[in-house]
Amino acid sequence: MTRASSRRPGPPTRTERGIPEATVARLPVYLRALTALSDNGIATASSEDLATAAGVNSAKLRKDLSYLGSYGTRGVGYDVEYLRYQIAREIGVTQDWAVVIVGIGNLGHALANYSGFGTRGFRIVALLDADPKLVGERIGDMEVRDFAELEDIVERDRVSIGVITTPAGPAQEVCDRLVAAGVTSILNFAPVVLSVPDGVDIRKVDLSIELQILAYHEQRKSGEAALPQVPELPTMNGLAPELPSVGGGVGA
Amino acid sequence: MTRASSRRPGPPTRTERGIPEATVARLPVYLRALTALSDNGIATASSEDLATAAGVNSAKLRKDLSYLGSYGTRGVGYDVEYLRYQIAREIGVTQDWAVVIVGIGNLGHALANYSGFGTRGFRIVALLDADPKLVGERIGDMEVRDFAELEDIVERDRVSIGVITTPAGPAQEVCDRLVAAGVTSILNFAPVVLSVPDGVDIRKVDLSIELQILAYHEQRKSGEAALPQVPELPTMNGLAPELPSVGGGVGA
DNA sequence: CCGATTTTGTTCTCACGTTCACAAGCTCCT
DNA sequence: AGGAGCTTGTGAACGTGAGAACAAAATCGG
Repeated sequence: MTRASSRRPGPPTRTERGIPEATVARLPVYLRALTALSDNGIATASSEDLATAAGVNSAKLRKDLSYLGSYGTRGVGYDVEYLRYQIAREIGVTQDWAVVIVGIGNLGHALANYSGFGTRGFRIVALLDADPKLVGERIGDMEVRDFAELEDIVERDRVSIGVITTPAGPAQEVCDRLVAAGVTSILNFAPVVLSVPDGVDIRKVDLSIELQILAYHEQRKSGEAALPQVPELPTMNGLAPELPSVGGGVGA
Repeated sequence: MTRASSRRPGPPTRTERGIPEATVARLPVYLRALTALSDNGIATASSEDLATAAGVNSAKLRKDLSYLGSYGTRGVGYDVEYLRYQIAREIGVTQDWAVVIVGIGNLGHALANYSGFGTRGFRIVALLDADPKLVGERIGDMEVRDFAELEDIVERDRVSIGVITTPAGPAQEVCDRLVAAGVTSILNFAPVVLSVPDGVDIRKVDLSIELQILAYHEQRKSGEAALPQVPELPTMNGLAPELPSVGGGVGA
């Protein structure tokens, strides 16, 4: 997304180990589908089977896999275990990534407890919060530590991924501290746009945005012709005699 | 995403009230940026200002806004309140949407407490869980109710949006019940691909997928030339002498 | 009133992503 | 061995999205 890219504009040089971003975003889905098939004792699957399990169409799946190499067998399909390992390796979840979670409110709590998080490949090494009242609390087998310890922890445990679950207010500051400490990938749950220097990847998960996108489509469905018909305010300046107050969701 | 679309393939008919999906996904971001500007007492903003606040470039922002109509003033910029209202109306958050949350585990708890959820426009009308041990528990000013009451609640409160925060296992069944009850938009936090009939929109939020995408880029950065170099397993069948076990994250 | 300045709305071009369609390649049966 | 039947991998067509660039419209100063 916010990949700091130095993409060569010129020729159709596609060979440079470049997997399209859209494909990267689907690889984890394929990985999960393969794991499910494997758990069901299925050893071989066609692109059609896999595509169904992953919720995409088979042409797209085949093209996606073709970026990784030629791991299938024509006339047969894909060996589930083999492909699973290749995708896992490509994504990088064959090694362990150390993760810190900053901001142990409701959401931070939930993530700390979330076992599915412990999908092998990721290891939560610290839960941090600046609030002294929270520091020391035990969650599962971990203890909340002071945010001030961030730098030590990042260095000692080679942390490369940070998860921000603070309110919107402190999020940018937390982000800056993470980056300064050496974290180069950030997953942000706070409802703000964070700015980071080149070389740092950032992804955002935003509940209220997702809901609003659903609302948009929902409105289309129910309304269709019955849209509340533009209350077309005549002039632009000095408008708003009782504009319904509508928050954008910045509130922490 | 999984929009059941009856898009006319033929001519360049663009006028049919069709806002590109990519634009729809950004409107909530603009809405939030406008709200922030408004809270800071800023009455007018140029596309440049807005773009900065929203984390996009100004050309894209202007093009996005142009799909809604001509709400700016050349040489001046946009009236913050006016534009905010227009976007809110377009998205549909000027009206109230009733929401149910199904699955009151860690994440469900967190969402139930999440005040930023109460971004005007969305109203949680029920917290549901099938576990009798949870039913009756109070969370904030709400009480967890039995999943069996779903149909009644959906009908009585005109619920159109459902949030699934169950483990992967029961998610599809919960989804089917929601759809059968009349819910036409679903936000899914369970790590599975849900299938829904045409006409139902579904969006997915998946922590472990986001982490894996970050891991992929992270691997590129640190490794670059030092990639663990393909352990190219010689044949395909009968491979796997000790393949590192790598979960895809289906585990509930 | 006119020209300079600002900023929008839009057009054009290019890059990216998706889907189709089919040749290449593998297995199995006769 | 040879042909029938599948299924992959990919080339080509199509559609969507992004960004540069500019004409059109508004304000402001003289």
